[in-house]
Order: sequence, then C-alpha cells, then structure tokens
Amino acid sequence: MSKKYYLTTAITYTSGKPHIGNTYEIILADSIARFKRMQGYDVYFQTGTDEHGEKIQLKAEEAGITPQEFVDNVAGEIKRIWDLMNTTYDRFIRTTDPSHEKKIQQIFEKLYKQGDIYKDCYEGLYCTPCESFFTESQLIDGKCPDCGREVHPAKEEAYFFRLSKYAKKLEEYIEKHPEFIWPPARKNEMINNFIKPGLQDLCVSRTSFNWGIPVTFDPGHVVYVWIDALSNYITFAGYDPEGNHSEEYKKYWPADMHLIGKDIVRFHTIYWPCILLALGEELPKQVFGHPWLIMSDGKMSKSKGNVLYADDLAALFGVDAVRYYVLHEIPFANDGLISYELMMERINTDLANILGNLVNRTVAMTNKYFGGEIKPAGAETALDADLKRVAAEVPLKMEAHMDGAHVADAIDDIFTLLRRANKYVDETEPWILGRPEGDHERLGTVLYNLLECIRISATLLKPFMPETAEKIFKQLGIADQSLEDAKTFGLLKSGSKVGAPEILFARIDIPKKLAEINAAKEAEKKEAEKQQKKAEKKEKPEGIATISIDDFAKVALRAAKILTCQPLPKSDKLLQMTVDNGSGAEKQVLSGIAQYYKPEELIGKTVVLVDNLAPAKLRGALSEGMLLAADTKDGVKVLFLDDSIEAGATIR
RNA sequence: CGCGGAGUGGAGCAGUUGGUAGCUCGUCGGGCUCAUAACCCGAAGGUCGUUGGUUCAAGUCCUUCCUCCGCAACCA
Repeated sequence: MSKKYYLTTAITYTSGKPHIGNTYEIILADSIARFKRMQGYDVYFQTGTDEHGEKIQLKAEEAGITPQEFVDNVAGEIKRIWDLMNTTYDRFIRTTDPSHEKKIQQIFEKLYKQGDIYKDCYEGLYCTPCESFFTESQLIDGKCPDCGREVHPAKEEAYFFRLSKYAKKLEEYIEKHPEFIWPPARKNEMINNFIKPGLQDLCVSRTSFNWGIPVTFDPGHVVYVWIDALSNYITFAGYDPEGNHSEEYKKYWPADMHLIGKDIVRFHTIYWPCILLALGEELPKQVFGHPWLIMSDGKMSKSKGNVLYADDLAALFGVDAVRYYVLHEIPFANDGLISYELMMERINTDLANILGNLVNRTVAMTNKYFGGEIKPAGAETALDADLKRVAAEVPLKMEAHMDGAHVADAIDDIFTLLRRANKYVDETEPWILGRPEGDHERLGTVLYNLLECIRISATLLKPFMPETAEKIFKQLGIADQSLEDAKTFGLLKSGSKVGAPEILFARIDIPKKLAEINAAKEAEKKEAEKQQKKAEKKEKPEGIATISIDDFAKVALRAAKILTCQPLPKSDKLLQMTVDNGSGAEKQVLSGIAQYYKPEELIGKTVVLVDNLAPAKLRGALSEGMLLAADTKDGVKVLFLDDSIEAGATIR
C-alpha cells in the first residue's frame, strides 16, 4: 500500500474576491500535491472557505442580503477561480457545512467538559461610549485611548481555552521536530516571541455578533474563529469527537503539511497544536508559512487600484503562464514581485524562448528532415554524454528541491536542462547535418537526444504546468509519463512519429500589450465611476437619515483662523494646529490630513470648525474640534473660506 | 529604542555548516540560421549599506550606526 500524504491550504476568508496573492497559495499547494502523486503518494488535498465572523455579518448587512447568501456568493467565486487555475483539490470545504458545525459544537462541549475550556469574564477597563475593552497598558494617561474619557473596570462573559496548560508540551514538540515550523527561521520567532514569554489563555467565544456556530449550552455565545476554522483540517477528514473516526481520518491524519501564509504561522503553530493536544490527537508534521506576492509598486490594495486577479491574468496570458509565474517568482523564503510587465518578460524569456522555441525547433526539424519519424540513437559522442549527464541529474535535483518545498528552485532545475538542450543544438549544428551531403545518421541521433530532453522536461513540468506538459506529449506523439519515466533516458521509440509543431507560448509584444491593458483599465475605471455615481445618487438620501433643523442647530460651525500648524510627532497622518475661533482663547485641533497638506500651506487660512465637538485624545494629543473637509477621489480637501470672514463667525 | 523583515554589479534575486562573489533579465560585441527577430558564445559592470571586532580566512559570526519595507497605532 502506498504512503499517504495529507495536504491542506488555509481556508480562505469569504469577505471578498481573492486576488492573485491569495490564489498563489492554492496553486503552490496544487503543484506540491501533483508532485506527491507522481512520487506515488496517496494524496488527500483539502482546501475551502472560512465563512463565519463579524466582518461577514457586517458586509452582508451592507449588501442587504443574509450572511448565508453573502458567503454562498463569495465561496462560489473562490471555487470558480480555484477550478479555473486547474487545481486538483480532493475536497473543497465550507465552515458553514452543517456537519462541520455539529462537530465543532461537540468539540467545544468536549473541551468544556474536560476542563480545557472554562467560562470566565473578559476583565478589563471599559469605555462605555466606545463599547471597547482596554488593558492597563493600552490606556493613555489612564483614560480611553480612543476618546480620552474615563474608563471603568468591567466584565464580559466569554469562554477561554487553556493554552497555558499545553505550552510546555508544545515547546518540546517544536524542539524535537525541526521540520514542524517551515521555513526554519520562523521557529525561533514563535518560541522567543510567543511561547517563552508565556501563553495567555485564548478567548474562544464571542457575544458581540451572532454569525457563527452557537455554543450549545450557552446560547448567547458563538464559537470564535480559532476552534471553528482551524478544526476544519480534522472535521472534514472524518474526525469524530466521540471517537468513531472514519477510515479516511485514520488513514490520513495527521496532516503532512499545512500550507499557509506567513501571516498566520502563529495560529497554526501555537493555537492549533494546543487544541489538538487537548483533543488527544496527533500534531501535523509540517506547517509551511509561505511568503507573499507583492506588486512591484507596493502591497496590493483596492485603494491603490493595483489589485491583480487570477482570472483576469489567466484571460490575458493563459492559466499555465500564471501558474508558472507565481510559482517561479516566489523564492523559498522571500516575497516575490508581480506586475504585468514582469510577468510578460518572464513569459517571453522562459516560456516562449527557452521552452516553447526549443520544442518548436526540435519538432520542426524532425518533421523537416525525417518526415516526423523518430530515428534511432546512434553512437554517442562526448557532447551527447554531457547532455545526458544533465538530463540524468535534473530529475534528482528537482525531486530533492520539491521534498524541501523549494518549488521555485525545482522549476529552475528543469530550465537548466532546457537551456542545456538549446546549447546542444548549437554545438551539434543539425542544420548542417541535414544538408544533402550531411551526416543523416548523426542527425537522427541529435534529434533523438533533443526529443528525449524535451520528454523528460515536460514530464517534470507536469506539477507546475499540467496543460503545457500534455501539449508537449501530444507533439511528441506519446502518452502521459511518470516520474520514473523522467529518470530514464531513451524511452522514445524509434520509428514512431512526432506530431505537427505547434506554438506553446506566443511571444508577447510588451509595449503593445501594456497599452491594451492600460486602455482596458481606463475604460473599466470610467465604467466603475459611472456606476458609483449612479449608486451614490440613489443611496445618499437613504444612507443618512433626514434630520430636523433642530438637530442641525446642535452643531456649532464657526469660521476659524489657523494660527500654527505642525506635524504631530509619532504620527503619519495627523497635523497638530492651534486655531482662533473668535472666543479669545486658542484651541488645539488635530486633523488627519498630513498626507495631503504641508503645515505651511495651512497657516493663516480660514476654515470651518466644528466648535462644540467633544474633545478627544489622538495619539496622546488633545483635539478640541474638527475641520471640515471633503473626501474626493484625489484625496482630502479642506474647505477654505474667504479670508475676509472673521474668526468666530457662525456658519449655518 | 512597539514587533518583524531586508540592505550583494542598471533591475530582480542565489549565496546552506565562514575558504577565490554567482544566477536570470537588461546593455555592448560576436556567432548561427533549424526555430516564436527565437538560439549560442564573449565582454563590461559589485568598497557584498556603515563602524569596529573575532579569525590564517567573513557577504557568511559578534558589535555601532544609517536606510528601506511590512505589521501595529493613528484618519474628530
């Protein structure tokens, strides 16, 4: 019976459409899963979505639909993209699945009964207006860091999990299993930053929202993300809280690899193992916190408008090109860059030139000189021997890299062989051998060796570019190849025929394509603006309730002159200014406009001041009012008044 | 000193346990023509951020400082 391999990705939070960075993880996992299958493992590959939580509840309310409708939409979109990227997961799970929900409730009960979960009070200092708890250290001058008002000790009920009880066991496990936290650099970070200073018990329930799995014995509470989401790795594999585990679970658990983003290493290497220890289950063998994809102009964000989506990229360049790019461009432990330009460069040089052109020129020559027939390999020369040496080495190197999860390096190994083969073409000069007076037997040998290198490369490329590998096999006129086949030189049968040469990856005219992309983007942007304007027109009157003139009168708006202005120390966004509001005394006002205005641009200006706003402390400094400003698409613009208006004039 | 990461030829990166500084792209020159103006060869270009130290020997270990980037906090 073959060895098993259980691989998971993190489950994606269903708060919105996943961008290319999120999609990277499933592609990476898929390439590992495919390779493990080639190695002969019985692979179980699980992915899915995390669908509970306050954020989703809020988003659904905003959209005017139920949370369930909301997550159904998003989960559908996520699954669609995973499928589009040709990923071969065995099961796509959703945390709103009733069977999962039931098991989570049972797990929660079980841990409660055995004393690992206890009810306590979230004790802290409470600021009533802000509805928030703070710890002693968060307070500023003993007052609420948000609003500067008095706080008072208060309690809120919550359930806690005894992390502290398992800290020692966990530390031992981590020390004994150097491969558990991967890459290794993260290990020390976890131990020194979190375990050594002491683990605090983990709050595992919430009462502040209700889109979650209810705690059976205490209806006001829902199970918080830790137990709900992390447990997916066992609940869907057939774990039974009562002990009647499925055969599947007995076979596959513990997981061989949890593939996750580097941002959630802590949850997977501390919280999750402790939960498993409490349940008496084995711990996963490896948690691999992979790096991220970063836009070449900074982190992806909607406000920057630089978000890339996998489906858009696939439409532009093809699925395999996208897979290749993200897998290749992220080295083992460092973040990788992505942009349209970088991607096109990589497609041209690697996929079109080195890979595509090699296949094309070789198949074309076979057709041209031998009518497509593969000739037997004749006597071996020193050149042939060196080529074969590389062809024999590469599968082994590549396999070693894959075993250490060095996917980008594994791909590089394959390209080493492709480059070597291109060089071999130059060394052997088949076009001279092919002349009427040339050495046709030697030519047959050269082409045979080249076709073999291509066969081996294509086989090794299967985990990363499955469709491309298949296309190459078709051009070679052969069926699917195994990893063992890739390790054996000389499997092509002489006398068989290759297919017609076909372009695998067309070269991209980068400036032209870039112009097209930008034009499309512009059009899209305009369309989006139109839509938004329409939406705004409709929504604004509904969004904010009508108020009476009396309500408006409660706001004391006054003209004010800015006397001094400077950036607030230790703050990126705040400007600190004093203003004259006509009362004789100066007022200090903070405004979050440092990104848009220089202090000297504001001094002496006349502005609209909300004079009777309750004072608040921001970043340690007092603010006794607020300047009116407009949020525009180009940033924030302060409303400046005619300077002839005197300070203190009432505005109504 | 809030936490963390990074500073290596024009760009993007490798450099595992310290032992002559590499790769890909780009640039320049050359070769070739089977092929997707693709392929092959050669060249130029680096005080390995800074300071001091350990060592026979440091990009690699320790130390000083500088810079950049995430996260956190902050948009009244």
